[in-house]
Amino acid sequence: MREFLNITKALGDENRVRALMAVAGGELCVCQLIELLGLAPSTVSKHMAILHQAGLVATRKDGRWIYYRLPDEPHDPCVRTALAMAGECLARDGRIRDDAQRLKCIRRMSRTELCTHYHE
Amino acid sequence: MREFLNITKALGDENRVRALMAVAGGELCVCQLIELLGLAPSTVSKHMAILHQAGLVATRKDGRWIYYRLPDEPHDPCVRTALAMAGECLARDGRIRDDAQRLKCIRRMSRTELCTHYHE
DNA sequence: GATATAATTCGATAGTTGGCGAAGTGACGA
DNA sequence: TCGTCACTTCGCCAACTATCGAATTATATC
Repeated sequence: MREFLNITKALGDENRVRALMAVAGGELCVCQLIELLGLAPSTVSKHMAILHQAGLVATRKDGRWIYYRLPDEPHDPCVRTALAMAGECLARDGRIRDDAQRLKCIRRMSRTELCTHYHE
Repeated sequence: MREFLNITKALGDENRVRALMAVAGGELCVCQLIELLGLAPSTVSKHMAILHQAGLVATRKDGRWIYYRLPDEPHDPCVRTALAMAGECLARDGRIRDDAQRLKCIRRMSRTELCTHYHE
């Protein structure tokens, strides 16, 4: 039950859902998600922690960067089903498609463009 | 997106999840759900409205009673998937099983036992 | 080392949500 | 037709949540 609620609560926020669908297209570091969502770094970090807590994303650390991705093969059937549901229900969503489009640019952006400009 | 969030938010509360799984075992009127959950009538009513709004339950009115049940054949694939997920993830949950057990008694209870005793 | 940087944690705040009781609604029965 | 009853709506409050900025941590570079 706790596990199920962790998942449904995690999927109950639009920004978290956008972040989840974003990393479904390939791993992203936090600063790329910050750029996508237009939120403060601390906010994005917390959102990703909630998704991670629910088992919906996995992390990889590379130097200063932390990359988020979908879990490689979710042991938990509940997580698997939830990810399948999100994918199925949101693949055609306008906002998610827009995000996917913008991500093409964001993935091409340099570090200085991404991680520094929000300090200004 | 809105539709998806309605569903995930509806599934993000333990009492709503219990109510949903309860009606999955056959239609129930509000006073039976009040007995099961031990909440105020107004609270249960609001929970059921949220589930209904999300398309996760259907209603039937019979005189003074309103019965909630799973939707007969959910047009929305997102609702279908969500219900499947809830069923799959919670079928073995301790709390849900306890509720199912208690429901056997509650279904046998008379109207006077059910609908009036919480006024005392 | 000292400095800069990617990310997280902490603290505060506005907005949302779950809960209750009281009042309202609609249907049944005396 | 009047009261009763099942349920909902309304108004309120406590608890939670999303958000931000500041402080902290950890890593890389000079």
